[in-house]
Amino acid sequence: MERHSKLEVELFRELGFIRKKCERCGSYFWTLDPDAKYCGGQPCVDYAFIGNPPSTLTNVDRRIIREKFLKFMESKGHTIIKRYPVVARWRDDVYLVGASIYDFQPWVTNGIIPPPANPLTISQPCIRLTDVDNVGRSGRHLTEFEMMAHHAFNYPSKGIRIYWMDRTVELAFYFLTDVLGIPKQKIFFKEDWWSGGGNAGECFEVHVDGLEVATLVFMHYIERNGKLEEMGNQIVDTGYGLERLVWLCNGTVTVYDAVFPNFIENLRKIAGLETINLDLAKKIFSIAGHYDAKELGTIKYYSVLAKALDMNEEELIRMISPWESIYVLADHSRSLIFMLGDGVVPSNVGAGYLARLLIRRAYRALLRLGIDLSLTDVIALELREVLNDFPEYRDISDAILDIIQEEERKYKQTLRKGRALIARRAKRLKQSKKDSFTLNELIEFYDSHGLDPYFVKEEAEKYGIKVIIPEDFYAKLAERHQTSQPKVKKAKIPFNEKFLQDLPPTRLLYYENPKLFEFKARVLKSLGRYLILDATAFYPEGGGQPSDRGVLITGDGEIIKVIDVQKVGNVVVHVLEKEAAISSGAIVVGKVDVERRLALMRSHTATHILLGAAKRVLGHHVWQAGASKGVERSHLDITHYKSISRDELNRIELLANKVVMDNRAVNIRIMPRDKAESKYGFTLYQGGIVPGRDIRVVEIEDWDVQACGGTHCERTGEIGLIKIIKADRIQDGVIRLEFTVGESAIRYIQHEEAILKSVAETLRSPVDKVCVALRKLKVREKNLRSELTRLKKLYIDIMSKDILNNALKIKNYEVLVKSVDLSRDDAIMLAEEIAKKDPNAVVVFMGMEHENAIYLIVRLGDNAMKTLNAKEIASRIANVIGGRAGGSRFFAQGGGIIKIPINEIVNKALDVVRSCIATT
RNA sequence: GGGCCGGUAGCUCAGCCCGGUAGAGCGCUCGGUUUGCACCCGAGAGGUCCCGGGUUCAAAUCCCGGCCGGUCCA
Repeated sequence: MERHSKLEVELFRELGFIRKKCERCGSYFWTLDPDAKYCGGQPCVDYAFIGNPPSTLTNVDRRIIREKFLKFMESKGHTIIKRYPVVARWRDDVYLVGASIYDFQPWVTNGIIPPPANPLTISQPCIRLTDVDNVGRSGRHLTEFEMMAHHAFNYPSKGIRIYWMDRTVELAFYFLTDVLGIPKQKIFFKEDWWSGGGNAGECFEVHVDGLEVATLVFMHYIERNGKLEEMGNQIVDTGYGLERLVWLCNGTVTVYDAVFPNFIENLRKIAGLETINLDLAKKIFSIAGHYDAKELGTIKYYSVLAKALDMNEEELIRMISPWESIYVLADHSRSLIFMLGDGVVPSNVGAGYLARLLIRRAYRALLRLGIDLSLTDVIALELREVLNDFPEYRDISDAILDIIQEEERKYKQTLRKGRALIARRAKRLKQSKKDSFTLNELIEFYDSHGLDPYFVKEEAEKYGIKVIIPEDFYAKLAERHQTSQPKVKKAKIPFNEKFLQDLPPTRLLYYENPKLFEFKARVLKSLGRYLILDATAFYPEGGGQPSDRGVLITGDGEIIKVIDVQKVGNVVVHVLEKEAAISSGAIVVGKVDVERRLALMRSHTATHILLGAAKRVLGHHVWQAGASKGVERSHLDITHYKSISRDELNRIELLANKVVMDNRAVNIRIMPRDKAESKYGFTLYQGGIVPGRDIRVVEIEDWDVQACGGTHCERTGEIGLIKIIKADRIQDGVIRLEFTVGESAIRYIQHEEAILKSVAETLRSPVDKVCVALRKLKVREKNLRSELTRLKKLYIDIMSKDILNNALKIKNYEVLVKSVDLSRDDAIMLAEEIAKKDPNAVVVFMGMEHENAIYLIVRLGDNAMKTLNAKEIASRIANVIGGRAGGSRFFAQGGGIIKIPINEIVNKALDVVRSCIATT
């Protein structure tokens, strides 16, 4: 591996760049400055541009720099490409786009599909949460940024060579000098090595005045088992930090001041803050930039910073904390607008959780700032700015704000509950004479209740409870989380690759004619229950649509059932009911189960229609989050941020059925991926990733367009009927619509109707009056119950008097030992009443618990309990009958398995009572 | 996808560890006090202890399974 071989390009020779070794970090770098000692990047050198920007352009914003960059690259032969969403729906390895190259991974970078243009240039909004703790503190970290790039994809094996290192460095250099007017002496190229996502290559980091403004990566290796292999393709992967360039040109203290000037000024005024003291701010951030708040932890971060600045820590916090909050709000607001705008719905799982995390961080920043605005208001402020450059978010603006409002409400609820919980726990602590929460409790508060330790500390102190937050709190927390192992997906067909080797792709007759249900085909290979044909009309499982079933008829007329069909690569494998030795080359006839397939086609087309209806009723934030089509029942999971109302559900159902009634055409076309994407946008990818150069586009006329490999009806009318059965919230932010179509839908409705009719008959009420009848019945039942209770009390009153009259007087005690024909609960009530009436009562009741068990109750009156012990009496009786008992001094109960007649037990119980009384 | 926490009166929750008569505060109804309201005093109504199974003489409580909600992490 030749990692640090010298990287020299034409431009360096032409202009006389010198290669030097940094005296601090030891990296090699190229510069025009003969006196340069250091590589030109932090931490080896300090920022030199703050208050003194090197560019001839000043007062620039994102739009100006973005346009200048794209126009410059266009003038140098690049095609400008529209940005991709920040949600990486075309990939299953990441949630969010973290770099411009993500747009082209994996199919363009590995050469399977051509890039949309070559070379191309783009400004791609990216989200990275890795440094979220440093946002607002370091002065340079952002969670959302635009990566401007020019990419060239060289595929030497196909004879495609665009440009490589020489041209790349030249483009970077002349953009910085000719377009931004940066003096050439200030530009440093540091040699480095880049690797990620299984690829690697040499790179240049481009530094100006201490700030890294671009990285030029030359990707041409594949990392496999720790070794580097040439991948054949050579990909120029550049990244220019738009925000960094805006910062550089403006020379403000932080990047935030450069890119969010209006937002920051607005919030500053609302918070009533003085404008920041520039000299001090410069000092603070030039030092803060060196520290990593994430690694230090918040507490230590401030004390280290205060020491370095020679300032009082509290004063420092008081001064910079509001600014931190404003910066965090600026950054997080923008991130959230992009995430929500591109279809993330907050959730407890997946990308949605990342959005919730940001919302909660932003809300806490807002609380610290202590201004009278809701988070929704704050996001609305930033949204105004974003809309100038990204007008495509106009349609979804209301949904974004609505989502934020809903999340804000939820978080407030969490905090409100948290406060109450902390108060209760604090009181309990005080009762047990303790005065601080343990680490375990802090972890529980955070992990189980979403309360960060600083919040707990603040709340607990109101009750005089101390909270000590360990510096490594989050590390300790991480220790407790077990690392979970991702499940490995099992292949449905346990084939080794050899079996399928050298087989040509199966001809897919179901695409050529979706209503071809009988066909002839030649057997290519047969192994046990697995059979491969040269062509098939059997649809293999895929895209949430189960496989077809049916039969194969051999030349001998043998009929073999097909129980499953799977696609492995480009080959369709039929799974037969039993092993069948069919020789290669034989001709068989395949018959697809028509009813089943038609039902699945209806379900599949209905899924697309429902999604379109849900979007129209609920809003543009709705995406498909999964789907499964069945013969009887199907479901469609959609993203939505609150529970769905009955009315909304009805509207979706009605709208969907109107589309069915319209009998719209379902058009299916194979299109080049890039053409389809630019025509229909990324809403194509509802069902997730669809690999390949060409994609199959299923369009329901003026309603819905998706990339989809399933079989569909030719017209929507074939569906007949779509009936939504229920809507379940399967996780936060995802709602599952269960539905049934066609014949099954009719049967479902008939079934429901039958149930209703039978209920009506049972109630002896007309169908439309069942609710009234039922309500009446419930009222009557309730009245009867209270009547029963009243009568019971009356009965107990009478019984108690009667029983007391027959009491056995021993010493001062009124002894009542009886077997009763009452339930345990009623016997207790009766005993209770007797004890109330006569303080000298000693009540012992026995009754049948169930078939062979008896219960036992001992209740003492107020006087009797002074000298006798109910628990003791009960225990001794229980002992006699071989059971156990427990309770208090005046009330005890127990029981056992019956072994002797109950009369004898009563006699023995009386003996026990006598002997207990004897000892008093 | 995994971990943790929770589900008891209309609401907020206690009781669960250690099985033995289901509780508190607020709200509600009635009565008293008051010019009236709030407060206050007294009385009362209100429960599928989430569901199912198991252990036990006995389960809100212990065990297993499920459903629902919350939360943290990938």
